[in-house]
Amino acid sequence: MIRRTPQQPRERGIPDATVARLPLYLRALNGLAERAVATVSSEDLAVAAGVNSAKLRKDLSHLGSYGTRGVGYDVQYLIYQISRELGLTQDWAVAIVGVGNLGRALANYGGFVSRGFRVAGLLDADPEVVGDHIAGLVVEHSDELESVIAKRGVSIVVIATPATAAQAVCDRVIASGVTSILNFAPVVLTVPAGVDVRKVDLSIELQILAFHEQRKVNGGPVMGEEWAGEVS
Amino acid sequence: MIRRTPQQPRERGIPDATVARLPLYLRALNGLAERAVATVSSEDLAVAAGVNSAKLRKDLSHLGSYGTRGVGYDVQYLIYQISRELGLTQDWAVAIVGVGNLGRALANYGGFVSRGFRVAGLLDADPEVVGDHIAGLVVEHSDELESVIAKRGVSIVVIATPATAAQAVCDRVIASGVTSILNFAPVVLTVPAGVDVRKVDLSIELQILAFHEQRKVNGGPVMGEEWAGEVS
DNA sequence: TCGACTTTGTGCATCACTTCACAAAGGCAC
DNA sequence: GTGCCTTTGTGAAGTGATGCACAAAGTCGA
Repeated sequence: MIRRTPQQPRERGIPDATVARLPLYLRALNGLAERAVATVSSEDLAVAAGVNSAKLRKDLSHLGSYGTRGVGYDVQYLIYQISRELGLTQDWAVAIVGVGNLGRALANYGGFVSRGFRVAGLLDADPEVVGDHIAGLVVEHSDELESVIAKRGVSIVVIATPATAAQAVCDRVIASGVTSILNFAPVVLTVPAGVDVRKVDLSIELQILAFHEQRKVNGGPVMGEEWAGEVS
Repeated sequence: MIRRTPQQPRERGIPDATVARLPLYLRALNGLAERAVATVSSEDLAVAAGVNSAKLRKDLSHLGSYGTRGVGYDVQYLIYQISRELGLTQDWAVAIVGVGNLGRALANYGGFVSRGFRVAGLLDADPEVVGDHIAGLVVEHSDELESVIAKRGVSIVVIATPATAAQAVCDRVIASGVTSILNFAPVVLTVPAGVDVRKVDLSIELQILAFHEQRKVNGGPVMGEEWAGEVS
């Protein structure tokens, strides 16, 4: 989580909520571009991205005035502008630590390697896995973590290790100067200020779904059951 | 996204933001329980879950008054209450559609099957994959989707298919009565009201990280480059 | 050139969530 | 009991996001 002092109005203020939606717009735009659509209105793009058109216009207005009134947005131009804003016009070297089922899936995930990102290293602590060829790379031993980061200019690390190893890996990559981490391990990582951690947690998503599903089925938590545990 | 009419104050109002954090608290509490901690203060639990203690207290207050002033919260009791609220005291049958790299990873993911969830079906359209044994289940053909959902009481479906197949799968599971979907495919699913879709998108998370990383490296988007594309 | 039409960009009201700060509530020692 | 200490639960203020509604700005046909 990035913390800003509330006084200074953010170096070039794009709200977090907007940033989180830009990739969505970008994907919708790429879909339009594939179908050779030249321009798109905020209304149409909003539908494609699954948001409200007023919100979309406000979001885009944070980047600048890239639309033409009465016409809409030029698809290619907007793709370029959003890509640039998101930093996808440059190449980011990504290392994936933990080559279990999930790590493998990530390494092979097409959209992952798409624009802007390049898997530059796969690391695992298990000697059994080290040496495997996955997605065109050879899995290296976790001991090499620091040197891989340094030598290949890795700036984003994906942690796909078991929960128990995650914090240690996290500490090491931060010590190596990495400040952007995507964490798949089900733990809350402790990091110094200035380091960005984003978390993807499959079981949390399922639990949120279960909550809503329960509401739909019987209007709320199961009642009538009494607490059977001991209370100190 | 669940929509409520703003008039009625929500059947039993727990804010979405709170629901999204309950699984986090639950995990932190389970960690404490493993270490045989009997009671915990909001401050300590907040640190373990990585949130502000005032927020944690307000979140928990939405469930009821389960704390004891001057003491804190009974760990076991709170685990029970949160589990019940999230609907984890009952068993949810989950089907995973799409058994590629990601689907396999999900099927094997331990925390996935943990409390409350049971993988009751694995389906894929590829005859090459059908019949494979994964995580103790046999992969079935997608044609069986409706019958698997009906026969095994599946109430939550995980879509891990390619983007192109996702909407069709989505339509079919909804037609079968499923109203909770966890979508890993990089598309915006169109669903009727009353259906809950949660989305996990790996490339979006990476793009958000890239945005912040770019800010850190050079204080903003790359400047000086001029737009080289044609503008209609 | 003009007028009708379309669509953007944004001021403003509203809503939701967060955080502060403190009174109320309970435990515990004596 | 009584009084002190700790910690909860919550009113109230603050912050940020959302969505409406419309003026401004542009296109296009005649």
